[in-house]
Amino acid sequence: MARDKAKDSPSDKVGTICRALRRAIIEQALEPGAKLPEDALGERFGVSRTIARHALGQLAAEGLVELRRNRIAVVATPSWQEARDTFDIRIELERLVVRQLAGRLSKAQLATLRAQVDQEEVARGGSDAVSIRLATEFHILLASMTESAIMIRYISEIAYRCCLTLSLFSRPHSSECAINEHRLLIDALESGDAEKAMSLMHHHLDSVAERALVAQAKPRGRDIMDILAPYADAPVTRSAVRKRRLDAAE
Amino acid sequence: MARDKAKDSPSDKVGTICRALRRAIIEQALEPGAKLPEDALGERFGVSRTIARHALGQLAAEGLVELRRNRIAVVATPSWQEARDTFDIRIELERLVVRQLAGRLSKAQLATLRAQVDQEEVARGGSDAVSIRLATEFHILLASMTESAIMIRYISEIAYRCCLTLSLFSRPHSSECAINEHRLLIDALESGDAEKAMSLMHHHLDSVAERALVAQAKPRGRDIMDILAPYADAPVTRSAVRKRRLDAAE
DNA sequence: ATGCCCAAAAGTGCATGCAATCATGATGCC
DNA sequence: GGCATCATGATTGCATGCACTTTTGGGCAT
Repeated sequence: MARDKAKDSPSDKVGTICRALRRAIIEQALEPGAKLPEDALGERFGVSRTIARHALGQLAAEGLVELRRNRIAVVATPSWQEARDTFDIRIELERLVVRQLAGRLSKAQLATLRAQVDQEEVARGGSDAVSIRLATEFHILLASMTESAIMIRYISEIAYRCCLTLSLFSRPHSSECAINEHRLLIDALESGDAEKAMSLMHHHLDSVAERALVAQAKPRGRDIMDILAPYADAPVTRSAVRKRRLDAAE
Repeated sequence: MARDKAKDSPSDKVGTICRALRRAIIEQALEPGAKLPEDALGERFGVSRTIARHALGQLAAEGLVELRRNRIAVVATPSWQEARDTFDIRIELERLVVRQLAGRLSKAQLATLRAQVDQEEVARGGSDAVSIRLATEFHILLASMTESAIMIRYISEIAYRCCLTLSLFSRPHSSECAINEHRLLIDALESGDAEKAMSLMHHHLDSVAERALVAQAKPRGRDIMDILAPYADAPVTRSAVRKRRLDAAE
């Protein structure tokens, strides 16, 4: 059953900070572009900058945080293309997951999965934050049932990154259909129909990606510089650029 | 064309150390289980322990290094099962790579790939270290042509981990056939036959994995504790265990 | 001799301090 | 008034120092 979190390598302080930040990001409390100063993190979690810094390094390695030399770290802002690439890989990996899992899940495991979906159902009326977190946890739960440490790690990473994408590109977050898709998937896994499960997963993720990415080249919000890029025809002075960037950041 | 190394986030000192260690690992200068004391690394690279430590953290996040609390970091020693899982994922991802690349490579890119294989050919008589490195670089080169940052990162990580596996489980490293398989793959990519390319890649990786992993449950070498595990029927005293572990480590 | 126990040595975990770099508001010039 | 320049505060980059844990080697009892 491997280690339960796979990424609290050094002590646990670093791991604690990472988990907290991941969760904050997944629930969109920290939006893409949000600043993460080492001091502030250190103070908040009662550790020194050294540890906060280390945690940021880990998250950067996962692609959740962007580290720029001598600049404050920020929550990553995946480009549209990166988001597309991420979903492509996610589809392949999750197809592999359900292929390995089809017909091999215990009753207890199936029950666990269904319990998770029930939770998603309960949270449907509530905040998007919780819905997104639960949906993401469903996929990670699935991955963890493969008991492949590396698969768990990759699926987790990618799922978190997809959450980032969702908060960047997607709107209100229509989770209604997703819940049903999760249910159908569990049924296919139970019946042992690998092909069907793979197909369901494929289309499930496709539709999530589509809701987020298709027909919407507009990154909506966050970085004004990106939004304005297509309009930037006239050359601007350096200070003007600097000012705009600041406005956008805060 | 994205950033060229994807993982020298903080400054470059950390990145430099990471690259050096990755290379040492890939060329089997550092075998699985090799100790990596922070002091030694810091002195060797002319930095403080802080930086060395950070680099180890990054490598641990990539799965190349194992960090145990209050213990000296060591080069990771993947279990047989982990190795199997890694290859499974690798196959899926590299199939995706060639699917995306088939028929879309420029003449220059094809030439680059063929040049790489030529190098492999040249190195055939030489040391295994170089052969393995070149073969690994071929796969990473292929991945980099997708221009998908995340794909490049994952393939690189996995390829490095597979090198670890090879140095653990595989013997002399029979690279002759691999070279030819690389050539055939390039041809398929050039002709635009995605299905064939995917199939070639699949079987190429399968055979690499098989040479490394099949018919050989014996981890050969490294950690005596693991080898002896099946024989450990009689309870042993604490000090005896401690001594054996030391012998194995050094 | 053999095995146990304890003290010195080695190594990690973490905070702090200082230099270097970036950010931002004030100043002066046009 | 608008724009470039510069000084000050904010923030990172990195090394060092100290406490704590593990390792190791030697002495003591058996």
